[in-house]
Amino acid sequence: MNFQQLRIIRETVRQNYNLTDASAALFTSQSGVSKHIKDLEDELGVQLFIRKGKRLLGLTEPGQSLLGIVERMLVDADNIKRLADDFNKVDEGTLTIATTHTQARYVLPTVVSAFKQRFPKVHLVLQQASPIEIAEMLLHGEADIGIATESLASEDNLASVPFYQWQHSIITPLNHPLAALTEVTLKDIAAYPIITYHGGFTGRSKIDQAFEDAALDVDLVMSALDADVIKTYVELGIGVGIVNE
DNA sequence: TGAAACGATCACATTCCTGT
DNA sequence: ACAGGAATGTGATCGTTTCA
Repeated sequence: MNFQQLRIIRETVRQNYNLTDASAALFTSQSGVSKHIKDLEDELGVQLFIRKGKRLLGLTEPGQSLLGIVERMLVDADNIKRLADDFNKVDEGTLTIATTHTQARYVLPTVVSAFKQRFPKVHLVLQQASPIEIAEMLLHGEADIGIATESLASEDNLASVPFYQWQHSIITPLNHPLAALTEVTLKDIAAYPIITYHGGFTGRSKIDQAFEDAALDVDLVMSALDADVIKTYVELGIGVGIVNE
């Protein structure tokens, strides 16, 4: 068993079980890829791939179990390389942060600015993605840090720490009936069409949960990724906006 | 049904490691 | 430094599958 075999297993799955594509992605030959898979299967004594004739259709049960371990081993191998780099070049290198549009636009600018002042030689890469994609990028070692409001904490193979908390606010035109109230309840809000974030983004699940807990049906007329976009449509009178402060 | 795509296998070449 | 062997990779080719 060697790392090349493990890389081939991972790449074959990523390339939808096409060995030709997997070999191209790894800059090696199709015959070599085929041989490595067979060698590993022979060594382990189990079939890792479901075959129909000469086609690979998917992973067998042991193959699926193995894939999780392979992913972790390859990420750890990359981490070992980075660890060495970190010690060799304390304040150099690249830091890749996977984050959502909202975090990148409203939260990270001050953090990034402070970071660049402290570590001017570090090249920062901001990768915008959905929370689910961020989790995938972290698991595949494509990002060093992920920042998002959803999904990450529920992923078993990722360690998450609270960064900050924010509150949800409603936004309405000045002449809207809700604007005249001194206290606004969920029931008051649910009486109007709602505009808020896309599912899976920016605390949307918390918003849904709050209305669900209150047994209130919501007329969600629009969703968007960006608070500015939500504000624009609130100004047009499309609905009441729920955004982060 | 035939062409194209694909995986498996074989023979051979190259690289690397080990013992002398 | 050198020889021998193991490991690894490649190209050619064949058989199978897919699809128009």
